[in-house]
Parts: sequence; C-alpha cells; structure tokens
Amino acid sequence: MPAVKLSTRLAPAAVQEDSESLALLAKALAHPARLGIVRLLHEKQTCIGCDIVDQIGLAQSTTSEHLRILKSAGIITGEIERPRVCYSLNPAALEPLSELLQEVTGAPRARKKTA
Amino acid sequence: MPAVKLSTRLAPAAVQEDSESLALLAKALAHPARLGIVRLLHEKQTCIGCDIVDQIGLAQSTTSEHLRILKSAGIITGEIERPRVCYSLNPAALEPLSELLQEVTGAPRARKKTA
DNA sequence: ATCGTCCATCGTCGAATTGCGATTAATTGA
DNA sequence: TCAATTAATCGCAATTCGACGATGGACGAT
Repeated sequence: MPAVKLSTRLAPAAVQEDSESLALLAKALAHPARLGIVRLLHEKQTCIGCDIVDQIGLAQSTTSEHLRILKSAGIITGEIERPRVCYSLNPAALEPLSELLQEVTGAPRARKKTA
Repeated sequence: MPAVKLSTRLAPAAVQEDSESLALLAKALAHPARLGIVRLLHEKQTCIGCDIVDQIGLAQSTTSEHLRILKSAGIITGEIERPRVCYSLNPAALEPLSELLQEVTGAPRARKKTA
C-alpha cells in the first residue's frame, strides 16, 4: 500500500514519522543561501555549474556545503559533466512540504471528507 | 510600490531579503515537534492549552520553547486566558513560503503571468 | 608534464539549537 | 491562606550549524 495518506486523519505514529521527514525538508530550506540556490535553479531551469558560487556570494567551500545539504535532502541533483557539475532542481522532493502548507494555508478548516 | 512581487523576476536585492525572511519561516518549521504543533493546531482549530505538551511528548519547558519559536515567527498566536494560554494557527504567515513551494513544484517553468 | 579550473572534503572556530530540570509567576480552588 | 495548575524563564549540557581557508582530486589546455 502507498504507505502514507497525506492530508486527512493520519494515525499518530504516521504523523510523527511524517513530521520528521518534513522537518528534514524544511531544515534543508531553512537558510537564505539554500533558498537562493533553489530559486536560482528554478529560474534558470538549465543546470548551472560554478556560477552558483558567484550568485550566492559565499566562499566556494561554503556554497559546496549548501549544495551538499540540498542534494542530500533530494531537493537538487548534481550531474557530473567533467570539469564541472550541473545542478538541477528536483521539484518532486518538495511536494510533501508544499502540500502540507497548501492544506494549512488553503483550508481554514480541514474537512473530514472520508471519516 | 507593493514591496515584493513574488514569483517572477525580482531584483537581486529583493530576492536576497525575501530569501532571508522565507528562511526564517522554514527554520521555524524545521523541527518535528514544531511541525507537530502546527498540524495539531490545524486539526483542532480551536485553540489548545497545555494539551500540546501531552501530544508532543517533550518536557513542558521544551515545548514552551518550541511554541515561543513558532510565535516569534508569526506562525501561531497565543492568547492568554489565565491559568492557561490558547494557541491558534495563523495560516497567513505561512503563505509566502507556501507560494514559493507551489511555484517551484507546480510549474516546471515560471510563466510570467502578470509581468 | 605542468598549469589552471572546478569541485568536494577536512579541520576549525564561534554561534545557535535542542533538551532538560528547577525556579518563578499568575490564578483557581479548597 | 495554602496547595495545585499552567506557562514562561533561567541556567546548563550536548549537539549541530555556518563559515572559512587549505588541501586534494579530476580533468582540459598548453
């Protein structure tokens, strides 16, 4: 079965697990530089190499670390293209968090549709 | 002018400012306990008092700290109702982040709708 | 072969987070 | 008045984060 059934009436254990993974997602976004990277990749859909370092304005090593964090959260992917690396956004990874926020901001009251 | 015009083609300075405030929002959500609180308040729209401590399963002082963080991010509000405090969600605060995520997850390429 | 470019990783530092128990404050109830 | 309830706050550890420079590895070009 599809494991989790977001949005309405989850078992408490599932909620907790889910909160954990969503928190990891949120944490990966919880830094201006990383949000900047996400936006950059969203604009220039085409993957970018080291230009990110320029755009972000932090040291190369620092930027690389932020990229690593985003990558390990699944939010971006890095394709090696030998001297450089092409990063692109993986929007699907952000969907669970996006859905939660939509539900919270969108519906003033959660409709118990099935239960 | 209306300050920020989310979604398409922001001036670099505005982007940076915006990323900063969005990062604060994401950071406030970047913890399982805090996400749990948000969900709890979303379900039981009616404000809750100390029951949050029970639900979250952390010490009272710890939970209080998480509530403080959410409050200072504007995500929840606490109305004193003397011996206890009634917390409620403030969905509007989450909208900017929700919008960004919708744009990123929803559209493979940002359509310049207004501009 | 040597240089330059691009990127990841390491070590380090200070700062921030997370968690807890203990304490304090404000009220309600006995 | 005295105890119980509810929250916030104060230390205090342990851990994690953020940033940087330095280093090293993998090419491409000269």
